[in-house]
Amino acid sequence: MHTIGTLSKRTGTKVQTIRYYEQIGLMREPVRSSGGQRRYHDADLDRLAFIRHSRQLGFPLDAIRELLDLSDAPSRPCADADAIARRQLRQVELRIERLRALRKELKRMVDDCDGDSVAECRVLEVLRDHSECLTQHEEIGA
Amino acid sequence: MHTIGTLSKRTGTKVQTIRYYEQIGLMREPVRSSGGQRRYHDADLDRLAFIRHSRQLGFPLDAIRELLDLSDAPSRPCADADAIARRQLRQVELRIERLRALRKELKRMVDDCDGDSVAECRVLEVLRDHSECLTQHEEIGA
DNA sequence: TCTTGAACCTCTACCCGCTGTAGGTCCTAT
DNA sequence: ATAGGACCTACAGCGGGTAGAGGTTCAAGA
Repeated sequence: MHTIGTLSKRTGTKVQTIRYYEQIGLMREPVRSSGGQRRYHDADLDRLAFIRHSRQLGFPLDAIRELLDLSDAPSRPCADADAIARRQLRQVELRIERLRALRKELKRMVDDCDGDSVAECRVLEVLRDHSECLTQHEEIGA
Repeated sequence: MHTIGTLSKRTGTKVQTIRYYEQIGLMREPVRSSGGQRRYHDADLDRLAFIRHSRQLGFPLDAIRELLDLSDAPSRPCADADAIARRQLRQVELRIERLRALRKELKRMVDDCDGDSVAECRVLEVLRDHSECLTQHEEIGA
């Protein structure tokens, strides 16, 4: 049996976050000590590790919930889990593309501004006038 | 004089968002019609366009506030604005790097899972066991 | 056995950057 | 005069937590 602090240390998750996961039903309610403190099984530790690792890979909590369900009921999980992972991969690729366009724009802005012309700031100019941009960055970055 | 709806259409910003910007002090309080509706000058339109464009480039609102201040008082803005833009560029580059590591991990996971072994799902396995990862992705993605 | 003090508890509010809803008012074209 | 779209305020909620107040429990040392 582990305390919440042990889970926290072992998975690098803040104590509040673990309680938050319980609150939103991602972690099961653990048994309690006579004094009302949470006591966890090894299985809970594993579950939390799974959650944290998935978060580190950028999965949203909803997707993690699905993955956990699949993991719990291993009737036919592979195809479904695979689909979730592929979806996540597409998301990540999309974000990379968007960020690359942003980087290009920012780089151009900063590079152009390199001179010591104080009166006319290229950075502010570009921000003021969208038409100076190469790309159409319709969707907000990230 | 423009209505809030005009600003909304012209800058692609939702009406509520414009009011929100006013609330947090990013947009100035406009004059009102006799019936209490907001009426904007061209300068406000420009300011909003500046804000939106900066957001599209991923600047957080705090940074935009600074940029607007610099833009308003053009005594010595260039170096400061440049610094803000460079900071943003670094942030974007950092995020790209992190996402690339994520992508690699996800790709490996998904590719490995390609077989039709239903019982043993590679995706779930990797999520369960962090030690199967190549990289240490300490900080949460995005 | 008692005492400390670290770790635990609940509850509430806050972060960013909006978005949505409810319930009401204004403005303008017909 | 009226219809109905655009506007108003106020508040709640999203994701994914984080911080703090104010109180209790637990375990190790004296």
